[in-house]
Amino acid sequence: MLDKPDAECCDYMHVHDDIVSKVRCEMPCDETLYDLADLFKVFGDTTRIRILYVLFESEMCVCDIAQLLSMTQSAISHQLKTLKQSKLVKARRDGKTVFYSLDDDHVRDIINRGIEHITE
Amino acid sequence: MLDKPDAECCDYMHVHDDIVSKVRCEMPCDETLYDLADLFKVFGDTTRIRILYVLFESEMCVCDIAQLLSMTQSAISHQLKTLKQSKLVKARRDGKTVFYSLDDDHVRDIINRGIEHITE
DNA sequence: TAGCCATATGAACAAATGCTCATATGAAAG
DNA sequence: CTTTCATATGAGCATTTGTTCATATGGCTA
Repeated sequence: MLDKPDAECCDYMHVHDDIVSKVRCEMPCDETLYDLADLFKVFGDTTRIRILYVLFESEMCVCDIAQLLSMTQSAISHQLKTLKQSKLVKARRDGKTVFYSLDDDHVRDIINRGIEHITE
Repeated sequence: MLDKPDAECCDYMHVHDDIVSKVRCEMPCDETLYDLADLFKVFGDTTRIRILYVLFESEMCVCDIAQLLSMTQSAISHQLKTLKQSKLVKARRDGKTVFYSLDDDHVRDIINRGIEHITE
């Protein structure tokens, strides 16, 4: 048996150490990658995508969105909270009504890139 | 009491019917939105994001990735399957080894947009 | 202040998801 | 053909997540 100091998974005999160490250097820190996954997680739900798409056209209040998507006011409100925490939408209060709109153009960009990918 | 024909959520007295019907017209079909959410769902996991980032630099075999991310070969293999199904990575077999790489540049684009958003 | 209305929120439950473990496949070497 | 090694995969389990239901908050208006 050969001595294999780092043999947790396979025996790693074939590993390209140069590439592995180069990649290891260029990887963003774990926190960034975690935040990134968290961001995409927000896009990864049909309800939230539909909400974002609804807001492509104009700002809208919670009740409007609920009606458009045929969903509960509560469900929409919960999801809007998630979207707001990720800075994908922002809120503006007008009396009793709260109007939501897209926070910036990153949202459009990201969604459009996604569309490109699935329709290619 | 007034007659309110479409009062499932709130009473919708305030709904801007013009905007609502305009948005309703411009919405992509449900299937597209479903596929879109499914795509982003794939990006929405730390392990998969890390795998994709690893592949930014060069193609790599399953075992290399497992070592780099300090994870099980099985876990990586399961996730690579997901990534392949979404056409985010592609595989090339060389003997016993399978090398994975990014499928196209949409992946980079989408991830870079995400990075922009979280680091603004 | 009281009542109403739009929105927000907490708890609970069902469904989806990621990892582990054991095992199967498939290719190369003996 | 048998063994070995890299990868793939199915079942099971624990965690996460989205919705519902009931209720709370906060701003108008009478």
